[in-house]
Amino acid sequence: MFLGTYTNKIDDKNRMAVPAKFRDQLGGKCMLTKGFDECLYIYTMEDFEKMAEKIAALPQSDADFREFIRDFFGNSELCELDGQGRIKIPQNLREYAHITKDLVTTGAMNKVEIWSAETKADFDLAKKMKDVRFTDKLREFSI
Amino acid sequence: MFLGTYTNKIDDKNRMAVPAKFRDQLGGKCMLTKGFDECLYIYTMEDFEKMAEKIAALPQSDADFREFIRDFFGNSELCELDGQGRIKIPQNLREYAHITKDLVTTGAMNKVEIWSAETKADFDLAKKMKDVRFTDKLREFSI
DNA sequence: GGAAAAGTGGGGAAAAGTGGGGTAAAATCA
DNA sequence: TGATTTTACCCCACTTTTCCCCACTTTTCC
Repeated sequence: MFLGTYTNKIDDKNRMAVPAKFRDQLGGKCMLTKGFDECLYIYTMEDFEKMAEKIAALPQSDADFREFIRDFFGNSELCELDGQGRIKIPQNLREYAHITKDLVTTGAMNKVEIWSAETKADFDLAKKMKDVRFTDKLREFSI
Repeated sequence: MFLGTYTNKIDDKNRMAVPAKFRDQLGGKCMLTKGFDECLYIYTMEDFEKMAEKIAALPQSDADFREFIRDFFGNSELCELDGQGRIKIPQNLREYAHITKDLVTTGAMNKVEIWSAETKADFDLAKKMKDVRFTDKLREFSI
């Protein structure tokens, strides 16, 4: 289970250090994909394959699905962690997530989300505006 | 069952001593999460996992659920107690709960609440103002 | 009052994060 | 095809953070 929030930077060689807490679960490599909400997802190999199977099984007869499938696989990348536990983020994914320098990395159960710090800040601000709905939701699942 | 109220401090290394009365029930580690009302919750591993399972089952296709999942897991942390029975409180959670120095820790049945002393004092003051209405509410629940 | 437990503070080694050099591989272009 | 530039990747080095351990103070309880 991926948990917690971390801040980190991408360097001039487009490398990002995967938070140490996440590395053991990934085991030296991971799948980097385009996420919803203008962020990137890191999946374990195993979870990516599960996801990929589900997506590949969508009906090809539907144009929307065809586009989604194309988009998903076209923006997925197998990343191997280097000696320092870093991955390289390719250009197409950097552009999608508006990644330039400062990042926020956050665990979200079965995946890790990578955000541009600015994008995340904007997103959080927007969330604040509708917090009432959100806390209602939390109440449903609280023990 | 977690009971009682304790005062304690967070040190320069962002460590807080878990009240000794709570340690046995936690068994060396606990889950620290964002709570309601600008405080933090400590859950036992077991209770947290129950919640996590429910939340993880929510559909990712719903934007509100994605936000909720991100907020919940991104603001949860597995904390291991050190030799002195302390846990480290990460930055994101300290900020959320306005934690700087003085804390109030209070047992709340199946969870422990951690408050900034100032926030708790403000909250208690506010509660005083509406205490009459509050007991009216309780009446609905036969308390 | 005294011993044990709890709470608090801090030193120091180890780990994590970050930056950059150098070489090999790949891509580009004439 | 060969020369040049760009990119990738393996290291090394430095800084910052984390965490384990020890020590002292305060509180609790007999």
